[in-house]
Amino acid sequence: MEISAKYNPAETEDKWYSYWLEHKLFHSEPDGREPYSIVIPPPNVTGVLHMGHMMNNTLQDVLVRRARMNGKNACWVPGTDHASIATETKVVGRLKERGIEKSSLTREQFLEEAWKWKEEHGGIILEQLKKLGASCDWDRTKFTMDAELSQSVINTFVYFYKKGLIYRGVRMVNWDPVGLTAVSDEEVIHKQTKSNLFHLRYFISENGKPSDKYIVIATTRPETIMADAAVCINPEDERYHYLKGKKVFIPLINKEIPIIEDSYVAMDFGTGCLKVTPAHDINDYEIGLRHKLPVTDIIDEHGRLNEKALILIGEDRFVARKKIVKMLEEAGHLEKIEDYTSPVGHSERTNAVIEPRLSLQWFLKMEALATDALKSVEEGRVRLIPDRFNNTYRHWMENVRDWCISRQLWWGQQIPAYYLPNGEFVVEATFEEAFEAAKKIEPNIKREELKQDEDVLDTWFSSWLWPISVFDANKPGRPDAEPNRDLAYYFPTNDLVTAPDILFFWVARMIMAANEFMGKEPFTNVYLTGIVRDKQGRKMSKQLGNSPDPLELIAQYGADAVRIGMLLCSSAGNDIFYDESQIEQGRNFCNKIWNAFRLTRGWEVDDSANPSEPARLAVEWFENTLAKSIATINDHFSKFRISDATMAVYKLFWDEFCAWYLEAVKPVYGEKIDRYTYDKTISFFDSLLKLLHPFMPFITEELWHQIAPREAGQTIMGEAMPAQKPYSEEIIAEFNSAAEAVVNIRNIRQSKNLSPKESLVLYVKNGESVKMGAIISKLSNISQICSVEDFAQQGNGVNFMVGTTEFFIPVKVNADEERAKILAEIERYTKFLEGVRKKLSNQKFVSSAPENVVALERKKESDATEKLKNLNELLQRLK
RNA sequence: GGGAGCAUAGCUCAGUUGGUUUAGAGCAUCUGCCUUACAAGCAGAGGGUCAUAGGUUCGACUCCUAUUGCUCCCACCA
Repeated sequence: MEISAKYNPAETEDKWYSYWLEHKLFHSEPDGREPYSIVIPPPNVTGVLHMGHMMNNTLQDVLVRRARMNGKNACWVPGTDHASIATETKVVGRLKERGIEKSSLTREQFLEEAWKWKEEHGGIILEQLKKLGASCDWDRTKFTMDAELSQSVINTFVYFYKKGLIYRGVRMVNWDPVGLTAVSDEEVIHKQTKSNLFHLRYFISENGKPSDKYIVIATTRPETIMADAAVCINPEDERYHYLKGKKVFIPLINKEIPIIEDSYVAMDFGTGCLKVTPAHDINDYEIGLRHKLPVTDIIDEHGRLNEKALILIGEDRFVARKKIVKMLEEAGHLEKIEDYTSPVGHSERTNAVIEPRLSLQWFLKMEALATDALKSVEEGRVRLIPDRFNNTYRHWMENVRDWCISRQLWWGQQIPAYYLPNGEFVVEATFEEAFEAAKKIEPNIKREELKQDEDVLDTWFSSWLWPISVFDANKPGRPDAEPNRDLAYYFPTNDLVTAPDILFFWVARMIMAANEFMGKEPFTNVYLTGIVRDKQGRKMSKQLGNSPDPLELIAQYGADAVRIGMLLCSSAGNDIFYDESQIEQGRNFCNKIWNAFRLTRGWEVDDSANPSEPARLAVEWFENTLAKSIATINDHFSKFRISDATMAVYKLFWDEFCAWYLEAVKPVYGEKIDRYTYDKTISFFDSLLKLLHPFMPFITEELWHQIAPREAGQTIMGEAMPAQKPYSEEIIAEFNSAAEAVVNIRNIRQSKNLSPKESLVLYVKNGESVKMGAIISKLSNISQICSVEDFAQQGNGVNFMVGTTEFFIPVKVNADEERAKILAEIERYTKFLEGVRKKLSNQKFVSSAPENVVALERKKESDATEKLKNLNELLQRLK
């Protein structure tokens, strides 16, 4: 049967994925084997696969498949994250398209819509992962808002509250006026933004009335002047000593405010006078606390001025800014406007400019948790790869602030705090328990009088439990509970593969939660991948439209090709510059494997024939080189050098196996292959497919089934990875010398226009042994290798050396050209020898360098001397 | 403003406690080949003052200092 010269992934991928699922090959249950577990970084439930996911999940799949073949009970737990703010924003948007405002719905109605959206779109991303070949245990798929996982979040909240680590307080938070929620410090992105520095005149009060004297303050936010509580100067600032104890008037609204002194004010910035607006700036808020200033909040949740602003009521903050500048100018309060660029906080999710806003929020005290989590890394129980992230990690852990865990959203776990009519509250896991607790405070309370907090918890407050809750949702919040069978077996997980930008959001917090509830770290190795960027170095993003659709790539090139393409260019922690040519390379590699198979498949076996000499030698060599490569690959994996491991397998297959081995054992056209060589070749192919399988699961499964008969239900996944074996460096070196001779001969053929079909005689100096001559003969079409006393008798020809062995091919040459070449060689070696001799004549070098280094230099000296001698003889002959 | 990291071939990167003949790989490039597994291929070749300047050392791509350029993280100078 004719097989296509091109590998067609579409024909195999779905077939094998179904096969794996059908035979439940990804499913894991605790047993007597050593466990190997990974929890997936749960993607946003309504998200779609992007290149970063491809990278990330390919790496995880490589690790999991390899562990499985290494005899571990491998379990990769998939799942999705409810991503409260992102999902809620999407749902709100979808409702808006249908003309429905969120505010017109009750909480229950909204959640119903959200769940509908989740059912429709949730899990698309998991289906996409299947296309990639991800060997997740789908029976264990979890969602951070599954009932039992939500319960574990609530239990955790109650636990920390009762432990005194969760508190409620008025704080200046980062308010997202579009998402209408507080966001954590980590969710604020500071961008350099062009704005203006407005210099405003505040008239000084005399007897309670504005005088004609004024001071100038500089501000970027003139729309907040109505909320000013004071003007502040540095007590050291002699320019303003005359202002001490005086008062000034806020322009436009003519409100009298005091001048206060605080060393926070920089004398050399702006005018040295700072307007203090406690409600709308975090620093001003702190100054306000120190000086007991009143707080006037003039901006509402949408970022509009409220009635307390007295003017421009209802205007958006940015519109108000333009208008008030005009009003100030008209009223003679505007001194000047300067261009100014400063960092402005933007919401990571909605990109709205963050408004510092005072509000009542829930916080988790972080200090103790962070101290322990820092130890986990510093004492080596968690290893970050690459380890340079240790510094970043430490910095964050040492400067951690309390975590604002409440969000003014509906999509998420509702905070289990229940308010009594008198304003007191109780925190309990269920309404019933809360009601009982409330009765102890207010014995006559009615059920309907007890109101649950409206807010939900930050998404990370559920995802930090992930490595525990996916196995046993009862455990978080209950450090004393017995872990169930799964948790006891799979926890702690082994490796975590994630992006460095969530090292703090997620990784650090998972360590904290696990330390608290499990008494140990949730994983041993954290492999931090790079961020996938386009060729111009831009982050892949939907907005830029520079992210290719991974599914289209898979359709076009095949999943194996995409995986290889990603792996080849991924070194840990370094950004990945995506280029489609990498995937083409992956596709070409699939094709190469496919064609190697086609070759072996076409062979007819002769059971009575003996192996040819080159075949025998090639088998012997490949056995050794395979063993050596396995050792190299294992070493790369132990250091998480996944791209190096990929490259090692790639070269082993393409260069060693195809370019050298198969060429050496290939029978002459029309002839059969002997049984021994054939069986060996198939067994090598089998080993190679196993080594390749973690990287390219589909083509390897397909070919593994084709190279030998298999029984139903059999899979390459269930096979043991080829084991590391001792190997002979000597045999490898001998083959390499033969290969070097082959390259030289091919080179001579090309430069002298000799057809590869024309066989040649190869001469070697008497007394020099040629190892693996049969390989040389076969691969460079040499009819005979002759030992001779002197090449001069053979007439014209070209010399070459492998090591110090001299070879000669008789061929017509241009004597001048040859001489020039030889002279160049002589010059090169002479210089080299000079350098070596200089080194060796240096007493200090000889006495202080280690013995082997000196010995090496002496060997260099003698080898180069020998080469020069040969070259000079050759030159003589040409004269 | 503080911190971290990077700088090696046209591109993407290795270079594992300073010594392994003349610094490696993949891709790309160039040359010759449609050689019955594969042109998505085969066979060859070229290409680097290891960012710059000093220093330590018998010896530096590797260690130190400074400079330049880039990246990321953190941060309250209005």
